[in-house]
Amino acid sequence: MALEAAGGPPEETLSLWKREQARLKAHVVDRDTEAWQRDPAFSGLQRVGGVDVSFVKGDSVRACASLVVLTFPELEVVYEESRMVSLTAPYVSGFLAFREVPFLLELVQQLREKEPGLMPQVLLVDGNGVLHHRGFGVACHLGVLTDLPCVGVAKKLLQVDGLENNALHKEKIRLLQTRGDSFPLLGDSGTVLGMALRSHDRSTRPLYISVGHRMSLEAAVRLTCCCCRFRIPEPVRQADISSREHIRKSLGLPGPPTLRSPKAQRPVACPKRDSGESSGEGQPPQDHSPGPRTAPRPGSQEQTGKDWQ
DNA sequence: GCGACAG
DNA sequence: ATCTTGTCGC
Repeated sequence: MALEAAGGPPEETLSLWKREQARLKAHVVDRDTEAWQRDPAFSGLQRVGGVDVSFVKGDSVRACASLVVLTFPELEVVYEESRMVSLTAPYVSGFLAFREVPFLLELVQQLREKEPGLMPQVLLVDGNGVLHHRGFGVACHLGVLTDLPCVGVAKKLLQVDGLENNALHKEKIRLLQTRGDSFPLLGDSGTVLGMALRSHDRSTRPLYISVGHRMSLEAAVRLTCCCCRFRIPEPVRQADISSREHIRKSLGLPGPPTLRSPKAQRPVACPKRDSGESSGEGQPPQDHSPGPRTAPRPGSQEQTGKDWQ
């Protein structure tokens, strides 16, 4: 009995959640509050954090929450914490935070206690910020509760406020030619909710960046781009890898022996300035260097031209 | 009834 | 979110 899984949470719960979102939304700061955010090279920024929650396959309760901290601009992992958790809230579009934030918050607080010196100056969050049904996505939620600058990094367009992944939208995506190209996501309400960003030269599918907390959209987009060795920004990608690996181990699965040492790779060159929009800007060919980098393992998540998922 | 649906 | 190897392209 009592399997509310079929119909999701009762209206009463959703109503409470909406009220909570509205209450916290008043605390969101959607502009730059730190000096480094306005610096063309982000000088002053030394640590970028990433969070993610991975799930156990056949289980709707067990999951693993991870927080990682990377140096900037090197993007080397200097902190990693993963924790198995028992999910309480179900996933409901528009209420992702109530499912994941409690655990992410715990991870941040644990870091604050045990390694305050490693506290990230900004968090990249898997999901949306103000690009949300009620303007308060998971990145805003975590940002307000931790009071850390946060950026929403979504892999799919959340179709709200008139935004649609239609032919016109796809056409705009097609015009994003190189890393750093982007276009604004203007909602019917007349507000720019976020930006579609081509984060990597070899990835067609854009990222949907939106303000989480204490950072302007412009800085958020610029920073995200500076964190991308692949399509998914390293902080989020590393958090994802960590949480999945943690799950494997906790399940006693036959994980790959110890095949992990990507060698420090050079940080991605940040698009200088003028990452305004469109493409076609004078971007001289830069592919002359024979990148001796470790072969980008195809099994990752980038360059997999599956646009239908 | 049909479509949409961050993670 | 999760299931998954190979495979096509630069």
